[in-house]
Amino acid sequence: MLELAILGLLKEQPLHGYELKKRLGDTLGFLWGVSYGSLYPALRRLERDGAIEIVDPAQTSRASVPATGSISGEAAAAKLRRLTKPTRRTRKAYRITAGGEEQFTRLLIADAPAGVDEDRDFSLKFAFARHLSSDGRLELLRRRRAHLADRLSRARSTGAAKGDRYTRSLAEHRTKSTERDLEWVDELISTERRALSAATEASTPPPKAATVASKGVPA
Amino acid sequence: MLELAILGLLKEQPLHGYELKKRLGDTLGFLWGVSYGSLYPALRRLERDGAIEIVDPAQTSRASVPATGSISGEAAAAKLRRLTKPTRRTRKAYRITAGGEEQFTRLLIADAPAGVDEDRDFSLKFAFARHLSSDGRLELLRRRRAHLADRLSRARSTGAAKGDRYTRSLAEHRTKSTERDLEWVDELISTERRALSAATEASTPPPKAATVASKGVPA
DNA sequence: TTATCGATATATCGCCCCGATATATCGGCA
DNA sequence: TGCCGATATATCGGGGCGATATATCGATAA
Repeated sequence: MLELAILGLLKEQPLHGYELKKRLGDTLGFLWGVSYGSLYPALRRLERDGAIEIVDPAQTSRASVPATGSISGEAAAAKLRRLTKPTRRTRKAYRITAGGEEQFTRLLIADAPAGVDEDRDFSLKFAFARHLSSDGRLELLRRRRAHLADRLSRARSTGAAKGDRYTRSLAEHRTKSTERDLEWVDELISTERRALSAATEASTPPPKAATVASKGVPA
Repeated sequence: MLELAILGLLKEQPLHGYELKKRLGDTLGFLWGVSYGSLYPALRRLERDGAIEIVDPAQTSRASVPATGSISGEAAAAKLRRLTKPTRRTRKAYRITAGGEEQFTRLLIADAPAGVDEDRDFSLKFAFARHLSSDGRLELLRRRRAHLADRLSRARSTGAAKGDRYTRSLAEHRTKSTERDLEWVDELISTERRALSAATEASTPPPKAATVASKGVPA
Protein backbone atom coordinates (compact mmCIF):
# COMPACT_ATOMS: atom_id res chain seq x y z
CA MET A 1 0.00 0.00 0.00
CA LEU A 2 2.65 2.47 1.05
CA GLU A 3 4.75 1.27 -1.86
CA LEU A 4 2.23 2.57 -4.32
CA ALA A 5 2.25 6.02 -2.74
CA ILE A 6 6.04 6.18 -2.62
CA LEU A 7 6.48 5.05 -6.19
CA GLY A 8 3.82 7.50 -7.30
CA LEU A 9 5.70 10.40 -5.76
CA LEU A 10 9.09 9.22 -6.99
CA LYS A 11 7.71 9.07 -10.51
CA GLU A 12 7.73 12.86 -10.50
CA GLN A 13 11.23 13.32 -9.16
CA PRO A 14 13.84 11.78 -6.87
CA LEU A 15 13.23 12.47 -3.19
CA HIS A 16 14.73 11.53 0.14
CA GLY A 17 12.80 10.01 3.02
CA TYR A 18 12.08 13.10 5.03
CA GLU A 19 10.78 15.04 2.06
CA LEU A 20 8.81 12.01 0.97
CA LYS A 21 7.08 11.89 4.32
CA LYS A 22 6.23 15.58 4.15
CA ARG A 23 4.69 15.25 0.71
CA LEU A 24 2.77 12.16 1.73
CA GLY A 25 1.42 14.21 4.61
CA ASP A 26 0.63 17.16 2.38
CA THR A 27 -0.92 15.74 -0.73
CA LEU A 28 -2.11 12.33 0.43
CA GLY A 29 -2.17 13.28 4.09
CA PHE A 30 -5.91 13.37 4.33
CA LEU A 31 -5.74 9.64 3.75
CA TRP A 32 -2.90 8.62 5.81
CA GLY A 33 -0.68 8.81 8.84
CA VAL A 34 2.60 7.64 7.31
CA SER A 35 5.14 7.40 10.09
CA TYR A 36 8.87 6.80 9.83
CA GLY A 37 8.27 3.38 11.26
CA SER A 38 6.57 2.45 8.01
CA LEU A 39 8.33 4.73 5.57
CA TYR A 40 11.94 3.63 6.03
CA PRO A 41 11.17 -0.07 6.06
CA ALA A 42 9.11 0.45 2.92
CA LEU A 43 12.02 2.23 1.26
CA ARG A 44 14.34 -0.60 2.17
CA ARG A 45 11.82 -3.07 0.78
CA LEU A 46 11.55 -1.20 -2.48
CA GLU A 47 15.30 -0.92 -2.78
CA ARG A 48 15.71 -4.60 -2.03
CA ASP A 49 13.28 -5.39 -4.85
CA GLY A 50 15.05 -3.06 -7.23
CA ALA A 51 12.07 -0.77 -7.60
CA ILE A 52 14.04 2.25 -6.45
CA GLU A 53 17.72 3.10 -6.15
CA ILE A 54 19.81 5.62 -4.30
CA VAL A 55 20.79 8.59 -6.39
CA ASP A 56 24.56 8.75 -6.59
CA PRO A 57 25.42 11.39 -3.98
CA ALA A 58 28.54 12.56 -5.83
CA GLN A 59 26.68 13.19 -9.08
CA THR A 60 23.72 15.05 -7.73
CA SER A 61 24.48 18.45 -6.33
CA ARG A 62 22.29 19.77 -3.53
CA ALA A 63 20.16 21.65 -5.98
CA SER A 64 18.95 18.59 -7.87
CA VAL A 65 17.18 17.08 -4.93
CA PRO A 66 14.85 19.54 -3.28
CA ALA A 67 15.80 20.48 0.25
CA THR A 68 12.89 20.60 2.61
CA GLY A 69 13.07 24.18 3.71
CA SER A 70 12.28 26.31 0.71
CA ILE A 71 14.80 29.13 0.73
CA SER A 72 13.24 32.51 0.21
CA GLY A 73 14.79 35.47 -1.59
CA GLU A 74 17.44 37.10 0.54
CA ALA A 75 18.51 34.00 2.44
CA ALA A 76 18.82 32.01 -0.75
CA ALA A 77 21.73 34.02 -2.03
CA ALA A 78 23.73 33.67 1.17
CA LYS A 79 22.91 30.00 1.21
CA LEU A 80 24.14 29.37 -2.30
CA ARG A 81 27.29 31.36 -1.65
CA ARG A 82 28.25 29.10 1.20
CA LEU A 83 27.22 26.03 -0.75
CA THR A 84 30.05 26.07 -3.26
CA LYS A 85 31.70 23.67 -0.89
CA PRO A 86 29.10 20.89 -0.77
CA THR A 87 29.37 19.33 2.64
CA ARG A 88 26.51 17.45 4.16
CA ARG A 89 26.47 13.72 3.93
CA THR A 90 23.38 11.95 5.32
CA ARG A 91 20.38 12.31 3.11
CA LYS A 92 19.79 9.59 0.64
CA ALA A 93 17.67 10.51 -2.32
CA TYR A 94 15.83 7.74 -4.09
CA ARG A 95 15.02 7.46 -7.75
CA ILE A 96 12.45 5.13 -9.30
CA THR A 97 13.78 2.45 -11.66
CA ALA A 98 12.20 0.88 -14.74
CA GLY A 99 11.16 -2.05 -12.56
CA GLY A 100 9.66 0.40 -10.13
CA GLU A 101 7.58 1.98 -12.86
CA GLU A 102 6.33 -1.46 -13.74
CA GLN A 103 5.49 -2.25 -10.15
CA PHE A 104 3.70 1.05 -9.81
CA THR A 105 1.44 0.22 -12.73
CA ARG A 106 0.90 -3.29 -11.44
CA LEU A 107 -0.12 -2.01 -8.00
CA LEU A 108 -2.34 0.66 -9.50
CA ILE A 109 -4.20 -1.82 -11.70
CA ALA A 110 -4.30 -4.58 -9.10
CA ASP A 111 -7.66 -5.68 -7.78
CA ALA A 112 -6.91 -5.57 -4.07
CA PRO A 113 -8.78 -8.26 -2.10
CA ALA A 114 -11.03 -5.75 -0.34
CA GLY A 115 -9.92 -5.81 3.23
CA VAL A 116 -10.36 -3.27 5.95
CA ASP A 117 -8.41 -0.69 3.98
CA GLU A 118 -10.76 -0.64 1.01
CA ASP A 119 -11.56 3.04 1.44
CA ARG A 120 -7.98 4.09 1.82
CA ASP A 121 -6.89 1.84 -1.00
CA PHE A 122 -9.40 3.29 -3.42
CA SER A 123 -8.61 6.86 -2.48
CA LEU A 124 -4.93 6.27 -2.94
CA LYS A 125 -5.40 4.73 -6.35
CA PHE A 126 -7.79 7.43 -7.42
CA ALA A 127 -5.27 10.05 -6.37
CA PHE A 128 -2.98 8.59 -9.02
CA ALA A 129 -5.75 8.16 -11.57
CA ARG A 130 -3.97 10.42 -14.05
CA HIS A 131 -1.53 7.56 -14.62
CA LEU A 132 -4.35 5.29 -15.74
CA SER A 133 -5.96 5.02 -19.12
CA SER A 134 -9.58 6.04 -19.39
CA ASP A 135 -10.51 2.37 -19.32
CA GLY A 136 -8.34 1.83 -16.30
CA ARG A 137 -10.08 4.63 -14.47
CA LEU A 138 -13.46 3.23 -15.37
CA GLU A 139 -12.47 -0.18 -14.12
CA LEU A 140 -11.24 1.29 -10.85
CA LEU A 141 -14.48 3.21 -10.41
CA ARG A 142 -16.58 0.19 -11.32
CA ARG A 143 -14.90 -1.89 -8.66
CA ARG A 144 -15.35 0.86 -6.12
CA ARG A 145 -18.98 1.11 -7.04
CA ALA A 146 -19.51 -2.60 -6.63
CA HIS A 147 -17.91 -2.50 -3.23
CA LEU A 148 -20.03 0.40 -2.04
CA ALA A 149 -23.21 -1.13 -3.43
CA ASP A 150 -22.40 -4.33 -1.60
CA ARG A 151 -21.77 -2.48 1.63
CA LEU A 152 -25.02 -0.65 1.21
CA SER A 153 -27.13 -3.72 0.54
CA ARG A 154 -25.52 -5.44 3.48
CA ALA A 155 -26.32 -2.45 5.68
CA ARG A 156 -29.92 -2.40 4.47
CA SER A 157 -30.45 -6.12 4.92
CA THR A 158 -29.30 -5.83 8.51
CA GLY A 159 -32.63 -4.57 9.79
CA ALA A 160 -32.69 -0.96 10.89
CA ALA A 161 -34.21 -1.92 14.23
CA LYS A 162 -31.04 -3.37 15.67
CA GLY A 163 -29.25 -2.29 18.81
CA ASP A 164 -29.84 0.75 20.97
CA ARG A 165 -30.35 4.35 20.00
CA TYR A 166 -26.68 5.10 19.51
CA THR A 167 -25.87 2.03 17.48
CA ARG A 168 -28.82 2.73 15.24
CA SER A 169 -27.89 6.35 14.78
CA LEU A 170 -24.37 5.28 13.89
CA ALA A 171 -25.55 2.72 11.36
CA GLU A 172 -27.96 5.18 9.83
CA HIS A 173 -25.34 7.87 9.47
CA ARG A 174 -22.91 5.43 8.00
CA THR A 175 -25.49 4.23 5.51
CA LYS A 176 -26.09 7.79 4.40
CA SER A 177 -22.37 8.34 3.98
CA THR A 178 -22.14 5.25 1.83
CA GLU A 179 -25.02 6.48 -0.29
CA ARG A 180 -23.25 9.78 -0.80
CA ASP A 181 -20.03 8.02 -1.70
CA LEU A 182 -21.93 5.97 -4.21
CA GLU A 183 -23.51 9.02 -5.78
CA TRP A 184 -20.10 10.61 -6.07
CA VAL A 185 -18.64 7.56 -7.76
CA ASP A 186 -21.57 7.49 -10.16
CA GLU A 187 -20.87 11.08 -11.11
CA LEU A 188 -17.24 10.25 -11.68
CA ILE A 189 -18.24 7.32 -13.85
CA SER A 190 -20.54 9.50 -15.92
CA THR A 191 -17.86 12.10 -16.40
CA GLU A 192 -15.34 9.49 -17.41
CA ARG A 193 -17.77 7.89 -19.84
CA ARG A 194 -18.52 11.24 -21.42
CA ALA A 195 -14.81 11.96 -21.82
CA LEU A 196 -14.25 8.52 -23.29
CA SER A 197 -17.04 8.75 -25.83
CA ALA A 198 -15.95 12.25 -26.80
CA ALA A 199 -12.46 10.96 -27.44
CA THR A 200 -13.83 8.05 -29.43
CA GLU A 201 -15.94 10.34 -31.53
CA ALA A 202 -12.92 12.45 -32.32
CA SER A 203 -10.87 9.53 -33.63
CA THR A 204 -13.64 7.63 -35.43
CA PRO A 205 -16.59 8.92 -37.47
CA PRO A 206 -19.44 9.60 -35.02
CA PRO A 207 -22.06 6.82 -35.10
CA LYS A 208 -25.62 8.06 -35.41
CA ALA A 209 -26.62 7.44 -31.77
CA ALA A 210 -23.42 7.52 -29.76
CA THR A 211 -25.01 8.49 -26.47
CA VAL A 212 -27.05 5.31 -26.14
CA ALA A 213 -24.56 3.49 -23.96
CA SER A 214 -24.34 6.22 -21.36
CA LYS A 215 -27.98 6.10 -20.31
CA GLY A 216 -27.98 5.75 -16.54
CA VAL A 217 -25.11 4.27 -14.61
CA PRO A 218 -25.68 0.55 -14.09
CA ALA A 219 -23.02 -1.54 -12.35
CA MET B 1 -9.01 -0.75 20.76
CA LEU B 2 -10.17 -4.32 20.28
CA GLU B 3 -10.16 -4.71 24.04
CA LEU B 4 -12.92 -2.15 24.37
CA ALA B 5 -15.11 -3.96 21.88
CA ILE B 6 -14.55 -7.33 23.50
CA LEU B 7 -15.21 -6.08 26.99
CA GLY B 8 -18.30 -4.29 25.77
CA LEU B 9 -19.75 -7.48 24.37
CA LEU B 10 -18.74 -9.58 27.37
CA LYS B 11 -20.54 -7.11 29.62
CA GLU B 12 -23.79 -8.50 28.28
CA GLN B 13 -22.95 -12.16 28.65
CA PRO B 14 -20.09 -14.68 28.57
CA LEU B 15 -19.04 -15.68 25.09
CA HIS B 16 -16.37 -17.77 23.43
CA GLY B 17 -14.01 -16.54 20.76
CA TYR B 18 -15.81 -17.72 17.69
CA GLU B 19 -19.13 -16.27 18.76
CA LEU B 20 -17.38 -13.08 19.80
CA LYS B 21 -15.97 -12.70 16.32
CA LYS B 22 -19.34 -13.24 14.76
CA ARG B 23 -20.98 -10.61 16.93
CA LEU B 24 -18.17 -8.18 16.32
CA GLY B 25 -18.78 -8.72 12.64
CA ASP B 26 -22.54 -8.35 13.01
CA THR B 27 -23.07 -5.44 15.32
CA LEU B 28 -19.80 -3.54 15.03
CA GLY B 29 -18.90 -5.10 11.71
CA PHE B 30 -19.48 -1.97 9.75
CA LEU B 31 -16.50 -0.60 11.60
CA TRP B 32 -14.15 -3.41 11.64
CA GLY B 33 -12.48 -6.43 10.15
CA VAL B 34 -11.63 -8.32 13.34
CA SER B 35 -9.65 -11.38 12.37
CA TYR B 36 -8.61 -14.31 14.55
CA GLY B 37 -5.10 -13.05 14.35
CA SER B 38 -6.13 -10.11 16.50
CA LEU B 39 -8.97 -11.62 18.47
CA TYR B 40 -7.21 -14.50 20.20
CA PRO B 41 -4.13 -12.51 21.14
CA ALA B 42 -6.44 -9.83 22.51
CA LEU B 43 -8.28 -12.42 24.58
CA ARG B 44 -5.01 -13.73 25.96
CA ARG B 45 -3.96 -10.18 26.78
CA LEU B 46 -7.20 -9.50 28.60
CA GLU B 47 -6.96 -12.76 30.51
CA ARG B 48 -3.35 -12.02 31.43
CA ASP B 49 -4.45 -8.66 32.83
CA GLY B 50 -7.29 -10.22 34.75
CA ALA B 51 -9.95 -8.34 32.84
CA ILE B 52 -11.65 -11.55 31.75
CA GLU B 53 -11.63 -15.14 32.93
CA ILE B 54 -12.56 -18.51 31.51
CA VAL B 55 -15.96 -19.72 32.61
CA ASP B 56 -15.55 -22.98 34.47
CA PRO B 57 -16.44 -25.57 31.82
CA ALA B 58 -17.79 -28.08 34.35
CA GLN B 59 -20.21 -25.59 35.86
CA THR B 60 -21.70 -24.19 32.72
CA SER B 61 -23.85 -26.57 30.75
CA ARG B 62 -23.91 -26.16 26.99
CA ALA B 63 -27.07 -24.14 27.18
CA SER B 64 -25.58 -21.31 29.22
CA VAL B 65 -23.17 -20.21 26.58
CA PRO B 66 -24.87 -19.63 23.26
CA ALA B 67 -23.85 -22.01 20.54
CA THR B 68 -23.30 -20.35 17.24
CA GLY B 69 -25.68 -22.29 15.05
CA SER B 70 -29.18 -21.55 16.27
CA ILE B 71 -31.03 -24.84 16.21
CA SER B 72 -34.43 -24.62 14.66
CA GLY B 73 -37.54 -26.54 15.68
CA GLU B 74 -37.37 -30.15 14.57
CA ALA B 75 -33.61 -30.49 14.68
CA ALA B 76 -33.44 -29.03 18.16
CA ALA B 77 -35.25 -31.96 19.75
CA ALA B 78 -32.97 -34.56 18.20
CA LYS B 79 -29.99 -32.48 19.19
CA LEU B 80 -30.99 -32.20 22.79
CA ARG B 81 -31.77 -35.94 22.97
CA ARG B 82 -28.22 -36.78 21.98
CA LEU B 83 -26.83 -34.12 24.25
CA THR B 84 -27.66 -35.80 27.56
CA LYS B 85 -24.14 -37.09 27.35
CA PRO B 86 -22.23 -33.81 27.12
CA THR B 87 -19.16 -34.50 25.09
CA ARG B 88 -17.33 -31.73 23.32
CA ARG B 89 -14.51 -30.04 25.06
CA THR B 90 -12.79 -27.20 23.15
CA ARG B 91 -14.66 -23.99 23.41
CA LYS B 92 -13.62 -21.63 26.11
CA ALA B 93 -16.19 -19.11 27.18
CA TYR B 94 -14.95 -15.89 28.71
CA ARG B 95 -16.60 -13.82 31.41
CA ILE B 96 -15.78 -10.22 32.28
CA THR B 97 -14.36 -9.60 35.76
CA ALA B 98 -14.75 -6.62 38.07
CA GLY B 99 -11.37 -5.39 36.87
CA GLY B 100 -12.56 -5.81 33.32
CA GLU B 101 -15.59 -3.63 33.98
CA GLU B 102 -13.25 -1.01 35.35
CA GLN B 103 -10.98 -1.24 32.34
CA PHE B 104 -13.97 -0.97 30.03
CA THR B 105 -15.02 2.28 31.64
CA ARG B 106 -11.47 3.56 31.59
CA LEU B 107 -11.10 2.82 27.88
CA LEU B 108 -14.50 4.30 27.10
CA ILE B 109 -13.71 7.55 28.88
CA ALA B 110 -10.10 7.75 27.70
CA ASP B 111 -9.06 10.58 25.44
CA ALA B 112 -7.27 8.61 22.76
CA PRO B 113 -4.32 10.51 21.22
CA ALA B 114 -6.06 10.96 17.85
CA GLY B 115 -4.08 8.78 15.51
CA VAL B 116 -5.08 7.28 12.21
CA ASP B 117 -7.91 5.36 13.82
CA GLU B 118 -9.76 8.41 15.10
CA ASP B 119 -12.88 7.64 13.08
CA ARG B 120 -13.01 4.03 14.09
CA ASP B 121 -12.21 4.87 17.67
CA PHE B 122 -15.03 7.37 17.94
CA SER B 123 -17.54 5.07 16.28
CA LEU B 124 -16.63 2.25 18.59
CA LYS B 125 -17.02 4.39 21.68
CA PHE B 126 -20.25 5.87 20.46
CA ALA B 127 -21.59 2.38 19.86
CA PHE B 128 -21.20 1.84 23.60
CA ALA B 129 -22.51 5.27 24.52
CA ARG B 130 -25.33 3.79 26.56
CA HIS B 131 -22.74 2.89 29.18
CA LEU B 132 -21.80 6.55 29.56
CA SER B 133 -23.44 9.23 31.62
CA SER B 134 -25.05 12.11 29.77
CA ASP B 135 -21.99 14.19 30.59
CA GLY B 136 -19.73 11.46 29.35
CA ARG B 137 -21.57 11.34 26.08
CA LEU B 138 -21.35 15.08 25.70
CA GLU B 139 -17.64 15.01 26.35
CA LEU B 140 -17.17 12.27 23.77
CA LEU B 141 -19.15 14.24 21.22
CA ARG B 142 -17.32 17.46 22.02
CA ARG B 143 -13.97 15.82 21.40
CA ARG B 144 -15.23 14.35 18.16
CA ARG B 145 -16.50 17.72 17.10
CA ALA B 146 -13.17 19.37 17.83
CA HIS B 147 -11.38 16.76 15.80
CA LEU B 148 -13.67 17.13 12.81
CA ALA B 149 -13.53 20.92 12.96
CA ASP B 150 -9.78 20.73 12.99
CA ARG B 151 -9.73 18.38 10.03
CA LEU B 152 -12.06 20.69 8.18
CA SER B 153 -10.07 23.85 8.80
CA ARG B 154 -6.92 22.05 7.79
CA ALA B 155 -8.60 20.90 4.58
CA ARG B 156 -9.82 24.41 3.83
CA SER B 157 -6.47 26.04 4.52
CA THR B 158 -4.85 23.67 2.05
CA GLY B 159 -5.86 25.65 -1.01
CA ALA B 160 -8.47 24.03 -3.21
CA ALA B 161 -6.33 24.50 -6.29
CA LYS B 162 -3.85 21.76 -5.45
CA GLY B 163 -3.02 18.73 -7.49
CA ASP B 164 -4.70 17.37 -10.59
CA ARG B 165 -8.37 16.88 -11.30
CA TYR B 166 -8.63 13.61 -9.42
CA THR B 167 -6.81 14.72 -6.33
CA ARG B 168 -8.96 17.81 -6.14
CA SER B 169 -12.15 15.88 -6.60
CA LEU B 170 -11.06 13.53 -3.84
CA ALA B 171 -10.23 16.35 -1.46
CA GLU B 172 -13.48 18.11 -2.22
CA HIS B 173 -15.54 15.00 -1.64
CA ARG B 174 -13.74 14.29 1.57
CA THR B 175 -14.30 17.82 2.80
CA LYS B 176 -18.01 17.45 2.14
CA SER B 177 -18.05 14.19 4.04
CA THR B 178 -16.37 15.86 6.98
CA GLU B 179 -18.92 18.66 6.89
CA ARG B 180 -21.73 16.12 6.99
CA ASP B 181 -20.08 14.28 9.86
CA LEU B 182 -19.82 17.54 11.71
CA GLU B 183 -23.48 18.35 11.17
CA TRP B 184 -24.41 14.94 12.44
CA VAL B 185 -22.33 15.35 15.57
CA ASP B 186 -23.91 18.74 16.16
CA GLU B 187 -27.34 17.18 15.98
CA LEU B 188 -26.29 14.55 18.46
CA ILE B 189 -24.96 17.22 20.78
CA SER B 190 -28.21 19.16 20.58
CA THR B 191 -30.23 16.06 21.31
CA GLU B 192 -28.04 15.18 24.22
CA ARG B 193 -28.21 18.70 25.63
CA ARG B 194 -31.98 18.70 25.37
CA ALA B 195 -32.18 15.38 27.18
CA LEU B 196 -29.83 16.64 29.84
CA SER B 197 -31.69 19.88 30.48
CA ALA B 198 -35.00 18.03 30.52
CA ALA B 199 -33.62 15.71 33.18
CA THR B 200 -32.27 18.67 35.14
CA GLU B 201 -35.59 20.45 34.99
CA ALA B 202 -37.31 17.40 36.34
CA SER B 203 -35.11 17.20 39.41
CA THR B 204 -34.73 20.93 40.15
CA PRO B 205 -37.21 23.79 39.86
CA PRO B 206 -37.02 25.14 36.28
CA PRO B 207 -34.99 28.35 36.06
CA LYS B 208 -36.69 31.21 34.23
CA ALA B 209 -34.66 30.94 31.01
CA ALA B 210 -33.37 27.41 30.82
CA THR B 211 -32.90 27.37 27.06
CA VAL B 212 -30.25 30.06 27.02
CA ALA B 213 -27.30 27.71 27.13
CA SER B 214 -28.42 25.67 24.15
CA LYS B 215 -28.35 28.48 21.63
CA GLY B 216 -26.28 27.24 18.72
CA VAL B 217 -23.66 24.58 19.12
CA PRO B 218 -20.27 26.19 19.69
CA ALA B 219 -17.25 24.01 20.32
C1' DT C 1 -21.43 -48.47 8.78
C1' DT C 2 -18.27 -45.51 7.04
C1' DA C 3 -16.64 -41.73 4.29
C1' DT C 4 -16.98 -37.14 3.57
C1' DC C 5 -18.19 -32.42 3.89
C1' DG C 6 -19.21 -27.93 5.82
C1' DA C 7 -19.69 -25.37 10.01
C1' DT C 8 -17.70 -24.64 14.47
C1' DA C 9 -13.65 -23.52 17.14
C1' DT C 10 -8.87 -22.41 18.74
C1' DA C 11 -4.43 -20.99 17.65
C1' DT C 12 -0.21 -19.29 15.30
C1' DC C 13 2.64 -17.26 11.50
C1' DG C 14 4.57 -13.52 8.84
C1' DC C 15 3.88 -9.08 7.35
C1' DC C 16 2.82 -4.37 7.58
C1' DC C 17 1.81 -0.11 9.96
C1' DC C 18 1.97 2.92 13.91
C1' DG C 19 3.77 5.86 17.64
C1' DA C 20 7.73 6.70 20.29
C1' DT C 21 12.29 7.29 20.61
C1' DA C 22 17.41 7.61 19.70
C1' DT C 23 20.86 9.92 17.31
C1' DA C 24 23.03 12.75 14.41
C1' DT C 25 23.79 17.13 11.46
C1' DC C 26 22.71 21.64 9.74
C1' DG C 27 21.68 26.62 9.73
C1' DG C 28 20.69 30.67 12.32
C1' DC C 29 21.18 33.58 16.11
C1' DA C 30 22.65 35.39 20.61
C1' DT D 1 31.21 29.94 20.86
C1' DG D 2 27.29 27.55 22.25
C1' DC D 3 22.68 26.58 21.88
C1' DC D 4 18.29 25.64 19.51
C1' DG D 5 15.02 24.14 16.22
C1' DA D 6 14.52 22.04 11.79
C1' DT D 7 16.28 18.42 9.01
C1' DA D 8 17.25 13.59 8.45
C1' DT D 9 17.84 8.50 9.14
C1' DA D 10 16.87 4.58 11.73
C1' DT D 11 15.01 1.12 15.06
C1' DC D 12 11.88 -0.80 18.66
C1' DG D 13 7.79 -2.77 20.67
C1' DG D 14 3.23 -3.69 19.91
C1' DG D 15 -1.09 -4.34 17.56
C1' DG D 16 -4.02 -5.64 13.53
C1' DC D 17 -4.59 -8.39 9.33
C1' DG D 18 -4.91 -12.25 6.11
C1' DA D 19 -3.61 -16.90 5.60
C1' DT D 20 -3.17 -21.14 7.36
C1' DA D 21 -2.96 -25.34 10.42
C1' DT D 22 -5.67 -28.35 13.31
C1' DA D 23 -9.37 -30.52 15.33
C1' DT D 24 -14.22 -31.64 16.41
C1' DC D 25 -19.03 -31.87 15.50
C1' DG D 26 -23.34 -32.85 12.89
C1' DA D 27 -25.50 -34.05 8.67
C1' DT D 28 -25.74 -36.30 4.44
C1' DA D 29 -24.46 -39.59 1.11
C1' DA D 30 -22.29 -44.05 -0.35
